[in-house]
Amino acid sequence: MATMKDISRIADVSIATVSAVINHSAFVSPELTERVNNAIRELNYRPNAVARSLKMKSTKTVAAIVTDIENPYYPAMVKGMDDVAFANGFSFMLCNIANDSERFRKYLEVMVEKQADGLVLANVSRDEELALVERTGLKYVLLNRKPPAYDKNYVGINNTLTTELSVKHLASLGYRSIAYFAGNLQISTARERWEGFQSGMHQQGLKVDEALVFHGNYTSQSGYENTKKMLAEARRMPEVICAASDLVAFGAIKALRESGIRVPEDIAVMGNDNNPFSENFIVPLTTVDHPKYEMGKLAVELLFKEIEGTEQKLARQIVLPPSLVVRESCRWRGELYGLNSS
Amino acid sequence: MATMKDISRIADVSIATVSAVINHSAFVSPELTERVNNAIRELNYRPNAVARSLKMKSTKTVAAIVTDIENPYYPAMVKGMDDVAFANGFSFMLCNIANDSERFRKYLEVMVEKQADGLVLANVSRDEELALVERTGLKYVLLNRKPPAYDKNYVGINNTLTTELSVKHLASLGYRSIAYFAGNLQISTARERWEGFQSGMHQQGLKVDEALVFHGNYTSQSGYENTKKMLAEARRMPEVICAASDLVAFGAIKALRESGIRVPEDIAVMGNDNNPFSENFIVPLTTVDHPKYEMGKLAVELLFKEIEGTEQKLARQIVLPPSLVVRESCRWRGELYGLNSS
DNA sequence: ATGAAAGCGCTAACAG
DNA sequence: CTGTTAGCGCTTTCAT
Repeated sequence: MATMKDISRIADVSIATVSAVINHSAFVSPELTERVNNAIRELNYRPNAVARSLKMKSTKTVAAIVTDIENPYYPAMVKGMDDVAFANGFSFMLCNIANDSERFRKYLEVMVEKQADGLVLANVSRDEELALVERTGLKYVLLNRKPPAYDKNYVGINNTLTTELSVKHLASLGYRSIAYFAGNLQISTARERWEGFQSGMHQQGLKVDEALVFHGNYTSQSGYENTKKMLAEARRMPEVICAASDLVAFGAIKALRESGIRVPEDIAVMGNDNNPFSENFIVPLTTVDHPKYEMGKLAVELLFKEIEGTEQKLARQIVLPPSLVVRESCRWRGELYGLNSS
Repeated sequence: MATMKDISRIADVSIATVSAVINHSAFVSPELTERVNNAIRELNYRPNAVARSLKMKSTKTVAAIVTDIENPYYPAMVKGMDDVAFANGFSFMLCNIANDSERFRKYLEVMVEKQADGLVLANVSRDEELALVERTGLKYVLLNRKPPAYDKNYVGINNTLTTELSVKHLASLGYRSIAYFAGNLQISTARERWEGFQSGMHQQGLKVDEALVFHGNYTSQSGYENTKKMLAEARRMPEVICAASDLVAFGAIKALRESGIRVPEDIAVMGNDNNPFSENFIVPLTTVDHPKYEMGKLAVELLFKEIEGTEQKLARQIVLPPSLVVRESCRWRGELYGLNSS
């Protein structure tokens, strides 16, 4: 690889002049500029960003830490992040921790060694995780998840509202007996959705039936298994299952259908997050949309403000609103009013 | 950030000694080792990988260039790549070109400036693209797509076989009138699948009906539109649509159902690639599985061999086999034998 | 066994 | 306007 020294030799100018024409950092006479550019072309020269980074103390690189890129929730977010990183001349490192906390620590370490300019973390729900992040000394913003009392840079959606919205919609369709399939409550979004479900029920004057709440995680397998469990153990069946995520809803619908139970005729199902396939699922899923691409985009934009440090030192939290998406897995059942209500 | 110099000062040893204990690159007496390690702990020191990279001429970083991370074909591949990169102590940069050829050029440029140790390219189908890659001088391996006569490092699957397998399966179910919805023939995989369809038809003694082949791309929109077109224009309807990708099949099924045509009863549909949602699509899709995770994994493994240069200079091509996945979108129709055949 | 010093490729004073 | 030079933080001879 050619270096600036090579260029300066070929163009017969000083190395500082080469730097100046490349970075437009100082005025250089047309003649010299020309000679330098010719040499650059001749040698197919490209500046070495590693050397520049060392000097500048900035790598023009941001990293995203994500739990599982195979989860359909993330690709849109990642795209949003990469798009704005690219638009700002930054490179984008992807760290897929695959639900391995050891790997998370390791990635943090690598990112400080590699001198990433900033981090977007889509996996921190607990204070211990946050402490690890703080310890790196890197700039960062939290995406989607966050520890309970966290009040610094964050972008996410109003998860509490997602389930409140869901319950409200279900109530408006005439459903009264609503089961809830929760996510892993270690995860902040799962906690918030669960709280939203409860407050939503309360707002609608409905009672949450403990026998109809099932704990699990965001996977379709969890939805599947909890449905099987419900079918086997519950004394009374709900009119509708409100799932913590679309994947959970998928699993639930699958299990229901295997048992010959029709959706939504016998039991309806409501999702949460509007995964790209919900629209075309076996039964198109009524759910709540999360602006995933936007979230990723805003997270990196916020990170850049943080990096530039130009922004007021006040930390910013951006909480986007969810929106209801009505499809076919839940249907008007006004005609059954009063039938199943105690 | 603390540097080696700081450590050497605190530990009262030379900077070379610090380097030696950190890299275990030379014997250092227990006493000094101890002092150095204490200083490291005390200052929470982490080596600066940028400086090291400059000296070592290796960044321990690989990059993947991908057309569209939102396409469900890629997340599994990306995961495979990241997993082996991580396992080998490399960082992983993701470059999502979003079908923008200008962005592709730009990413290549950035990667040479950033001194990536290697590239995995999941988007090159044409010689002109390959030429751009070659010009970077970086080590690379092609993934999934490749230019016609390319014979160097590559990992992909036997695309021709995917459609031959499909046709064979369809023929065995009694289908004789088969429509083909092709991908963008600029893309190598689309070309190969299309060739496989033709040879498959030939092998089964079937004739490809030009009026029933539609050109498009790998998106569900393409499948949707071509189906509408077929429904509007084709003189005779096929018994089954063989789609170039699962997304295309999704679009086709959607259009068919909108027109009140039942799948598979009236017209069957066959996919290609086994996208994660095919199993639970409105009608579970019969398709051909591609080992995506494995492909990504092998690509980076091959890249590492290339980087180490230890491998024989013979370029290696790894072509994985596809496998049939029978679900519900195509069904035995022996009873109709001879009915629609000319 | 340990340290001094050169240099990776670049930027940015500072001189002239 | 252009060139000289001193580092950025690290690795690695080469002495001692």
